[in-house]
Amino acid sequence: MDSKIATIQDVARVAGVSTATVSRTISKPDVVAKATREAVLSAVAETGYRVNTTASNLRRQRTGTVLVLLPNIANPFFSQILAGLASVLTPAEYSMLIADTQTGPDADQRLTHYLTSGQADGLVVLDGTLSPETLSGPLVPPAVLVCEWMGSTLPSVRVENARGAALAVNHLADLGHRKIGHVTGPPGNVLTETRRDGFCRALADRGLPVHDDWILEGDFTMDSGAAAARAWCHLEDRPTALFLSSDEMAIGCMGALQSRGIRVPEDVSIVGFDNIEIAQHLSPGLTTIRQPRTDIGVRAAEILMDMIASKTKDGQSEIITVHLIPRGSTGPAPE
Amino acid sequence: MDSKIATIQDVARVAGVSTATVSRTISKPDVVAKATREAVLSAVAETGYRVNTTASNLRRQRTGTVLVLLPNIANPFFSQILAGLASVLTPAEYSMLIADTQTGPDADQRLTHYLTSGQADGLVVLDGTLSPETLSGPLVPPAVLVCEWMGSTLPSVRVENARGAALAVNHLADLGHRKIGHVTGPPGNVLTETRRDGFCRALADRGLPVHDDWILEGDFTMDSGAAAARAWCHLEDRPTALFLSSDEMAIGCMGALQSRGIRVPEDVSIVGFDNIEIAQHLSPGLTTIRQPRTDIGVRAAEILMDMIASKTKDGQSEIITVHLIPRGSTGPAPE
DNA sequence: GGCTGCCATGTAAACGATTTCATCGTCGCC
DNA sequence: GGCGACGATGAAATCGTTTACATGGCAGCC
Repeated sequence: MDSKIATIQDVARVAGVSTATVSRTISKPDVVAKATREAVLSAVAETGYRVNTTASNLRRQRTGTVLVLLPNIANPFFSQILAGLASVLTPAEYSMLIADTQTGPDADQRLTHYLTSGQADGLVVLDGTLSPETLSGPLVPPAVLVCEWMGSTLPSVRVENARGAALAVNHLADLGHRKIGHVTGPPGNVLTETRRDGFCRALADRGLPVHDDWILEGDFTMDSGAAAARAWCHLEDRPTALFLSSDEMAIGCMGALQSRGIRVPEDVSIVGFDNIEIAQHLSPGLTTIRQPRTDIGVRAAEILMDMIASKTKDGQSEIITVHLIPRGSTGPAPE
Repeated sequence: MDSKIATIQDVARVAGVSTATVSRTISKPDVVAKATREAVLSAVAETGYRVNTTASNLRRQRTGTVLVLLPNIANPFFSQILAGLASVLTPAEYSMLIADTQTGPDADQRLTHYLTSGQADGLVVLDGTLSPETLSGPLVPPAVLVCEWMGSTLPSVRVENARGAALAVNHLADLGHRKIGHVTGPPGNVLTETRRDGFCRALADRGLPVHDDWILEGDFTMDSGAAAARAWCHLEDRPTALFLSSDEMAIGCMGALQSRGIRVPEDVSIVGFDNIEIAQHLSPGLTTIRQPRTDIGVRAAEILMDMIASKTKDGQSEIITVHLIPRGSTGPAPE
C-alpha cells in the first residue's frame, strides 16, 4: 500500500549503505565493490526505486530539456526531423520541448523569454527566420541551426540548398526546357534566399534567361503553391517548367493545375524540394530534391549533445548531401 | 560579467526582503504589501531573475511534463493534434515529452518504464494499440485517451468513428453505389475496429451487401493504401467505391490507381478519413470525413490539466463531431 | 612494525525554490 | 489603555539527488 515512490534514502536503508553509495552504484557502478553493488541493486529491485529526474537535474545543474524551435509543427517535413532528433535525445535522457515560433504576434518576445529562462540545456533551431542576434545572447544555451546558416557562426546542419536548386534546373534544362520559373519560400527566410540564388545562378550557367515575372513568391504552404498555379495561368508568357522551393507548394500547385485541366508534365513540368513521403504517391509522382530528414535530425542532435557534454557553444558543422529524385511530374519541354 | 543566472536569494538581497517574500510576490502577489511587492518586482527586473523551473518542480512535487504517446510522429494527422496540445500545455507551464511507441521491439517495456518512472504528471495517449492494463497501474499518472476507448474507463476524447464510417457509406450509397469496399487500419487498433463496424452496420442499414473480399487490410500508411489499390485491381468482382480508414491510405490508393490509368471518380470513388490538409489540394480533391484535429488536442489537454489540478485519475470524456467533406474523388456509380 | 597510499564508503553540504510556522507590528474595540 | 486579531514578513525545513571531502581499513614496502 505504499503508493509513495521509493527514494534513494529508502534504497540506502534497505541495502544498509549510505545514499552516496546508492547514487554511485547507479551512475558509476565500477567504483563500488562488487558485493555492495549487488546488495544495492537488489535493494533497488525490491523497492522499485527510480531516480527522480527533477532532483537529479537540479543537483547537476541541468534541465534535461532541449528546446526545439520550429515554425510549424504540423508540417510533415519538420515532424520527420523531430523523429530523428528524438531518436538521439531520448536515449540520452533529454526530452524535447517543442515551441511553435509562429503562434501569435508576441512570438519574438515569448521566444527570448524561453531562450533566456534557463529552461533548456540546448537549442535546435528549425526556423529560418530567426535573427542570429536573438540566438547569441550570453544566456542562450548551446544551439544548433538546422537547414540554414544566415552568416552566423553557430554550428549548423545544413543542406546543399543551392546545389539542390541547381540539380532541379539542370534536370529541366536537360529535358529541353528553356523557360523555367520558380516559386520561392517566404521572404527573409534563408532557405528561400539560397534556393532562389542557386536557381538563378544555375540558369545563368546554362545560358538560360532569368525572367523576373517567372519568379513567384510563396511561403512553403500548399495554399501558396495553389496560388502560384493561378498566377502562372495569368502569365502572358508561361514558363514550361516550375521549380518550387518545397514539396508542399509543389503539391498545391500541381493539384491546382490539374483541376484546371492543365496536364503535368505534358503542359508544364514540376519539381519540388524535400521529397516528403507523399511525393511518390501522387499521380504523376513528384520529381523533387531529396533531403534525408531523419538523418538531419540525428546529426543535429548528436552535435548538440557533444556541445552540451563539452560545455561549449562552438560545435562542428555538417553539410548534408541532396539528390534529385526524378519522377513523373517532369517531362520533355512541349514544342 | 555575472554570467551566472540570478537566484531568488539574489533578488531577496537586492530587495532587502526574505526569499519567502520574493516567492510569494511571484506566485501570489496579493498577499504581499504593495510597497514590498514593488520593491521585489524592481529587484527582479534589475537582476533579470527567472524562476528555476527545476527547483520549483522539485519542491512542488511535480515534473512539469506531460508524456504524449503516439505511434508515429511523422504522421501529419498526429502533428496537428500535437499543435492543439501544445497550445494549451505551454501556457500552463507544461512541456510535452513525446514518445514514439513504435520504435523497437522492446517498446512495451520501455513504455512501462516511462509510465512508472514518475517522469510525467500526465499522459496523453494517441496510440490505439496500447493495452488498458498498461495504462492503469497505480504508478501511472492521470491519462487521457485520444480517439479511442477500448472499453476502458479512462477519460477520453473520442471521435464519432462509427458515425463517420456511416457518413461515408451513406454518401456513396446516395450516389448509387451498391458495391462498396473498405480498407481498414492495422488489426487490433481501436480505430480500425470501430470504423469497420460502423462501415458494416451502415451497409446493412442500407440493405447493401457486406462482402468479405471487399474488406482489405491496411495499416494507415500511404504504402498500404497503394497496396490496397493493387489488391483491388486483382479482384474479380470489383467494388465501385472504396472507403479507406485514413486519408493517408486514400492518397496512396488514389495515386496508385491513377498511375494505372484508372480514373477517380469515374471508375471508382474514394472516401478517406481525417481531412488532412493535402486532401483538398489533390486532383481530384479527396472526399473525406473531417475530424477537427486541433480541437481534439486542445480538449484533451484541457481535460488533463483539470485532472492534474484536482489530483484525480477520473475526468470527463468528450465526443467530437465529425463531418463529411464531399470533394471530387466521389461521383455517381458507373453503369 | 610502522609508514604510505589507495580503495571503498560515509557525512554532509549543496542545488534553488516553496511553504509551514513563528514573530512582530498595528489596528480596532471595549 | 489593554487585549485580541489579523496582516505582513522572516527563519528554517524540505523536496531527492549528487559530490567534495573525510574517514577507516588494508595491502605493500622498507
